[in-house]
Amino acid sequence: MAAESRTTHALTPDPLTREVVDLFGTVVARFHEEYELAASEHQLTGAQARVLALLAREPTPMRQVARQLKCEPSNVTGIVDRLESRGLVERRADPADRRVKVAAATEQGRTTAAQLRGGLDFAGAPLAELTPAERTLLRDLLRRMLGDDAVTETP
Amino acid sequence: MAAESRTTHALTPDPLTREVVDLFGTVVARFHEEYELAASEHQLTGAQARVLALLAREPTPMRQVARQLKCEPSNVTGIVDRLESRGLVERRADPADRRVKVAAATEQGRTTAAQLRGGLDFAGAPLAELTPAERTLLRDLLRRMLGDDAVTETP
DNA sequence: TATTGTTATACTCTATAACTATA
DNA sequence: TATAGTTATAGAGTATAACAATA
Repeated sequence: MAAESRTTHALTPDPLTREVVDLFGTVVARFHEEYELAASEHQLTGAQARVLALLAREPTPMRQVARQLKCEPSNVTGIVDRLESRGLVERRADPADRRVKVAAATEQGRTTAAQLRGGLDFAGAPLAELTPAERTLLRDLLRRMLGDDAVTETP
Repeated sequence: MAAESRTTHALTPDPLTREVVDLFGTVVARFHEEYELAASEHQLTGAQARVLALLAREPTPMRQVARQLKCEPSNVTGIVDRLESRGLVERRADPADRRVKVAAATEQGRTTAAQLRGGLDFAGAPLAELTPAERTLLRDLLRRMLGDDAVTETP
């Protein structure tokens, strides 16, 4: 590692690093576009789709939803309200702690979540450009880049 | 409805593709976190930071800003209003067409944009895990994945 | 006393539609 | 007529602070 790394690399990254960051910026932009589009096809906002996807995997207390969304708990109330009013999600009591409300996807909610995931064309379009060998390479690079927690995050 | 139809790859992508998509999902989440954090350190919202970064590169008519942000032109009015009220951006007349207003970063705006970019630690942290050779590999894979327009988009 | 979820409030972003001033 | 930018409006996400119920 270079002696001046920590403070310097951010202000004057080498051209290669900078290009990779820019490419990731493009990936991020496209991913978001696709996600919002897929969500809107189900009359959902991006935030609603994210919460629904999360709850379709596993019923989760409100507070924990907020933590996973990295937002304030008060926001989750409204998002779950809207999902609940459409029958996609329900609030359940937690027998162990009566303060807790566990948000859970309904049957209809799980169906919608599955369709939403299927509608994400991101998997098909850009990755189709790569051969399986290249995809494996890409996967390994991303894994190393993100560290072990990235693998664990996979639903 | 029993979902047995395999008309699209999207419903049952192979595990490799699915994992890569999930990894990109993690990249997207991290990128966004970092971006919002860097923006908030300058008392900017994400949208304001994006517009400022855009205008720091090149003065741009309002309508074109909207196109690049992929949002309605009416939204840009408010975002530029807020940036302008803080002296980071200014509106200029276009001599060629008096309907057009060209938004441009001020000197202070360009400074802030540069700091903002420098504050994006995304370049440093995850990519530091990779060797230069691996970064080159990653760059080439991303380029192929995104197509030629991704290269052109690079500022 | 501390924690969970909610409410109340204020701000920003967003799309839609109507308006103005130019072209 | 068509276009660029704005205004007006309404809905959604967001953080902050204060609150009730429960621990």
